[in-house]
Amino acid sequence: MARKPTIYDVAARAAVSIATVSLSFTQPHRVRESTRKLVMDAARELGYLPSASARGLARGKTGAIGLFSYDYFNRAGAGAARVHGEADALLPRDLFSDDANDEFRLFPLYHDEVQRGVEMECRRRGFVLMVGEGGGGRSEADINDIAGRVDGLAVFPNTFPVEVLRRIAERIPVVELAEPPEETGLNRVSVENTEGMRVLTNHLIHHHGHRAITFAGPSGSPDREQRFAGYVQAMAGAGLDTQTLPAPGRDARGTLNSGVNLAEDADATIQRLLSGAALPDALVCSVDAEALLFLDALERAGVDVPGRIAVTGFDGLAAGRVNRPTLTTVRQPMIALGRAAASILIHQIANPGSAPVAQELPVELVVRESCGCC
Amino acid sequence: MARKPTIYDVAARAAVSIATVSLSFTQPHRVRESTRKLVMDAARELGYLPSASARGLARGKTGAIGLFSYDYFNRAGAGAARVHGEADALLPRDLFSDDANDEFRLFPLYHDEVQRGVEMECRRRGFVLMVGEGGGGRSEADINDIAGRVDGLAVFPNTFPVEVLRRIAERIPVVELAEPPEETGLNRVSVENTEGMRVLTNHLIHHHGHRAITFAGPSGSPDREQRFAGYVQAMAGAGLDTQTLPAPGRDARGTLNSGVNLAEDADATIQRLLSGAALPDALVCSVDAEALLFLDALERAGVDVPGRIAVTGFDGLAAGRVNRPTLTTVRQPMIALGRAAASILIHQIANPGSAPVAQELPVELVVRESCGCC
DNA sequence: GTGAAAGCGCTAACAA
DNA sequence: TTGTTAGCGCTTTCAC
Repeated sequence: MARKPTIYDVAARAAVSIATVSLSFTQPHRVRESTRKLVMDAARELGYLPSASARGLARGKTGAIGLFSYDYFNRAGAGAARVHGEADALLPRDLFSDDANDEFRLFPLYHDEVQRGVEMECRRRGFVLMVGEGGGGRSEADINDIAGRVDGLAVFPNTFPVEVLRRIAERIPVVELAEPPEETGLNRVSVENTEGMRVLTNHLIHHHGHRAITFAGPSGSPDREQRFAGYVQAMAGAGLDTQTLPAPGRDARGTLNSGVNLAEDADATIQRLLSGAALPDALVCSVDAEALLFLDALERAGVDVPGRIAVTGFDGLAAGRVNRPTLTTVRQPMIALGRAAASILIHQIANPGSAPVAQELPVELVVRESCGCC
Repeated sequence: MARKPTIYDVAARAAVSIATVSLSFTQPHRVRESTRKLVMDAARELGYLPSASARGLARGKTGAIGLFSYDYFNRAGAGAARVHGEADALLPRDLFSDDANDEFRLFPLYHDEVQRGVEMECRRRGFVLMVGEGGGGRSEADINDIAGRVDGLAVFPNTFPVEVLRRIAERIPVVELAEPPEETGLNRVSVENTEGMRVLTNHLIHHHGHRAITFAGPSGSPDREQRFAGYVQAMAGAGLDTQTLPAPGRDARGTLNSGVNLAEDADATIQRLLSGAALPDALVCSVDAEALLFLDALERAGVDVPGRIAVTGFDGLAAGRVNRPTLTTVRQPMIALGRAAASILIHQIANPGSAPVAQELPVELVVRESCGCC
């Protein structure tokens, strides 16, 4: 690995100026065919790669977009110790510990899908993607580090306070993912959470005739609260009482309770439910991953789904399709969400100063086994 | 969004030199408490973020690591048209088309897990991650673009020919993921594919007494071929004949057949199997995702698993755990794989010129329902 | 403990 | 069509 060849080395070897080398790469048509070939050959022989840093400095933009998400590993309490553990060794006994918490691994799926959408759009538009995670104990420097490297930044909820984002938004466009489309001065993309949950709840009420419908996980994020609102609307519309349950791993206020075993917590909740007066007709969960946990817990408890109780989710994770029973849910266009975010950023990068955008994408009711259909 | 404040603006506001500003950020202890506070306040008031480009240029490194994967979307034929479609509109009717191919969505899980491992390690060691995808029709410029932005590059298989990677490796450390640990001059991390599949096959032979065991998806990637080798070894050891089947969406030579519906293809394969003389005792698949597809196809065909035929996978995807029947598989430490790759890169970035590393991680047999255990 | 000044590798006027 | 040259914003000696 010798010294990295620079534009000067290429220029020297091709016996042209550095400007010509630069042009050959950035605007090939502006340089004569023969000299361009000369340059390209020299570059190839030298193994020249343009330095993105130098390019970025000179151009004033990096050509990269950032995607910042919260640190689900730390937050869920899994692997947190190891993350700050010793530096180098990868001990054999550690190998599977990250993989072990299977229930937990269902959660990142949402992020992955959204990220894929961002990736798709970036690629289509000639940007690269830089990913980072933080929040939950990390300092502002983490997000600033990423912010300093990109031309635009997309941020998942629950990462940093809006003031921090707003400060960044003074320099580069920022879009918040999955936040309600309110006027905060920041770009936002979200999905029709309220509407979706209303439709789902109405399906349970009117198609299945359920009356006692309990909602799990009403708080902890804007998504959850919007969905809860949709549930409340539907119940109110039918003159029914609402009932809530905390989500696995969270307390009644929605705060994540790091360190608890999600499956055990779901078991405990189900036991509490079973020891009550009567099982509700349906359990409406604010996210698929939690619905899947409850489904498992119900199976362990010997409760038939949807026979004795219906269970529904929200998200449309692939896992809900392979689960038995298959999960009735509301599918949100996760990839489209990511693409929309990237698209907004790229637009604003090209048109600085344009007004903040708030986009809300539609959702889709997916009726499967767990509600009693099919 | 005014002009981005630079180090000069901060220096001016704090009435110090730019050197002091720089020091305050990079080596706070080297500057007097009071002046540092002065600087930090000025920076905060101005909303100053150091430019990564300038920093990278001055330091000669970017502090970023790249992860390059192939374009699974294009390859699988899903969404390919849209990727090159019109630029801006995100039409309503398009919203769910990316999400629609659910079977397909099981595949990326492997990537996501590995990426998570890379992320974890990067974060722990103070690097950021840049992701890119390419291969399959993309030009060398794509990977070079990423390579020019990072200090080290991890690459998934089937992306670019080894010559391309080797050229990049002359400038920055490169590690190939999931390639056999042969001597190619490049760093490599992989898992014990052969060993793992041998153990799994032996479990079917000796624990379950199966004799007619068919292997699905023997070729198409080094991983597959190593796993097939393990199967062959176990069968030979027991004096049994081998039998193969193409994987869904692939031809007999393992080449991906873009555009075919994976579920339909699995159905067709199962029908062919059913119309044969006798169903094999077991179907050993080279990856979980395909085992899940076959499981679905078998259910649609009314064939009981594991009653009439056992099915196994390889990878340890979360999806295999929620599937019914749950999937017997070999779990590979995907997160550890990613971490190991990042770890190697970071080590070589700090110690340029160190000899290439070939690391092979152990796997773990996971016995569940689909083989007849439990 | 702080400042002055020389680059880092590239782009983009502007000249030629 | 090609070359000259001035930055881009930061780090890093080397003086002070």
